Amino acid sequence: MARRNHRKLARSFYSRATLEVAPEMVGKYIIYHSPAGRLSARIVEVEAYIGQDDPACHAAPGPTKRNRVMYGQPGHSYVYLIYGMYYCLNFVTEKPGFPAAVLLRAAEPCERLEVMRRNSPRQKEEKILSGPGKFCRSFGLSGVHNGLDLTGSTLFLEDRAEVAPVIASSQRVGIRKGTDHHWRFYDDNSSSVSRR
DNA sequence: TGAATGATGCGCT
DNA sequence: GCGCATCATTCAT
Repeated sequence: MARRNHRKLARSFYSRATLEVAPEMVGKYIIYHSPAGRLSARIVEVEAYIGQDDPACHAAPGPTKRNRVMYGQPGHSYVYLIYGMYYCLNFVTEKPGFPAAVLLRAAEPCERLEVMRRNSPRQKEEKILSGPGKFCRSFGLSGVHNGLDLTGSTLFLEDRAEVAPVIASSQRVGIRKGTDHHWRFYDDNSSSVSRR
């Protein structure tokens, strides 16, 4: 059972401007009720992808089969395959019809580290969720988790009413276009951030 | 410690 | 065909 100060984030959290939501996600907890048990982690790094005018956003070409959940209700998961072998997990933001999302890039493991280790045997604890592909592999997330409602009980975020971390920002990682925006947000005190 | 590179599948032009 | 919101390995300093 969740403790009283562990509050699941409601749809109203996601249904806002992405540049408000993204930095607030750092320091929140992600919970996944997997077939192997309840996994959780503290988010330390995210990136915002905002609308058709953001050239790095998957919605830049307009609506397609792949990006369609970004156009739907906020508070859903957007999971896609990248480089033929890694999955990336995003959280859909803004109002329905406006395509935007926050990419989860890194986290610190909390519950069920042994399950994560089974999925990523060579990783040290502080690096096992350090990178968007590594996070999904260690958590056991893949394309079947695309479009999940984050107000449900399988996959969701929690506010644990801790002291908010100091947030740093930078250019987004691994993109060719849209590098003028500093839409990556991370906890500067965490050793689980993917890049310095 | 850092740069280069191969693995690998799919959406889009 | 091309180009990825990546990662692990290899080889160089």
